[in-house]
Amino acid sequence: MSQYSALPSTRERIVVVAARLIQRQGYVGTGIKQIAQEAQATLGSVYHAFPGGKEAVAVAALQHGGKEFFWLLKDALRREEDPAAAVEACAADLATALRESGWIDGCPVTAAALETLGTDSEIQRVCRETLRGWEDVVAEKLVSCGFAETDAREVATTVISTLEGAEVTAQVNRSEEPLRAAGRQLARLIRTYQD
Amino acid sequence: MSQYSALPSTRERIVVVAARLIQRQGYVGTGIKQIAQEAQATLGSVYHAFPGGKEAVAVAALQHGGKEFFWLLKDALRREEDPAAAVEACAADLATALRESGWIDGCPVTAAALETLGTDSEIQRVCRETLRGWEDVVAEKLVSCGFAETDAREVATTVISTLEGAEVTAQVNRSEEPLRAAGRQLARLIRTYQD
DNA sequence: GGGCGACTAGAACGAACGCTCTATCCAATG
DNA sequence: CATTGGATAGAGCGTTCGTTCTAGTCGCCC
Repeated sequence: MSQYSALPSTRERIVVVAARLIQRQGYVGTGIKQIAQEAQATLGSVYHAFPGGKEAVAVAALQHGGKEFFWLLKDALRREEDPAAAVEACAADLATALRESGWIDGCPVTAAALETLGTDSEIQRVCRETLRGWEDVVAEKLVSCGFAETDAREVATTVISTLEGAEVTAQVNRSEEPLRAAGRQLARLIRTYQD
Repeated sequence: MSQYSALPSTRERIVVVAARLIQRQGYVGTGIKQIAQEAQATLGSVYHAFPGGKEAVAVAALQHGGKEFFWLLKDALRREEDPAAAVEACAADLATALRESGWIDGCPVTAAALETLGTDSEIQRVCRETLRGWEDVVAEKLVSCGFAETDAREVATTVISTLEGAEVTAQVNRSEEPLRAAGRQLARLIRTYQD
């Protein structure tokens, strides 16, 4: 039962592998059998750990990926005191991580969200909540820096949208520049609220 | 041979249908047989018009969708003289179109781009060129409004990234607000270059 | 020691995938 | 009229998909 054992449980291995695969290949493009193989688990184990099948695996994987991204944001925001510099640091961290992954590990939820748009899948709900969580952590930072609640909310939404879009642009162009540029422009935008 | 006949050719029907389906379901999630059926063509006709198979259909479809989006941008940018208002108008037009489609017709290339990231598919190239074309039309507008070349380029990249990301956010939340907010913030950003 | 839950192993299901193939239709051309 | 070639029609290829199933192995706790 211990979640804190040295070796990750089968379920944890499945979630981690699934998160990375979905991030890279999308929900539709990732097969259950591929997840099982790369997680060093058998197909039976996957269905044992996730009776809900592929969708249940994806939900857990998206939550996991979303949390990772959340902590990356939180860490960068805490590192820099000035909100403009903090958001620019977020963009820089994303750019570095993206380059180091060979431009394939982008936003963990965008692909899955887009692929399941027409459906009323649970996946949609998870993506929505995950995005909302990211906005919250940015908005929180802005408020703590003296932003009005409504300003903070609107700017935070824009910051997340911009980072998301810039990440895609950076991936397609295999270049850090779109993310760096977005970071600089977001910083400039945020400073207009400070003077 | 005439591309200008009143009735769209089989090839044109296939391209239009494929563009919409890929936009909604992604590249992997859209089957050749589904394209054929919805385009009122047979499977044989699809492979006759596109000997390159699914990837060739997708390339033509993405180019088509990219051009549509291009004209939407161009039209909004021409309608408003002030660059800040023009970009905000782009966001507003996207928001309206998105709502009218039931939140499913988003960016025509994002999904396909993300799904084929690992590969060296022709699809990647088309997505990259399409994104670049959108940035160019925004940069052109900014330059014509007195922006320095380097400023225009960086702001244009950010504008497209932000619109892209805000569109995804709007789709996931089934709300115009993320796009409206992005439009307002982009307008604010652009005005910082004018004073 | 007995029971039980976690996990392994792999066969098999129906359905859908991208794609190839043959055959037929029909309008235009010689 | 005969021929040609684009378009249509659909059967069928091999493969993979998500899922279910049975059977067996292992370690842990009452």
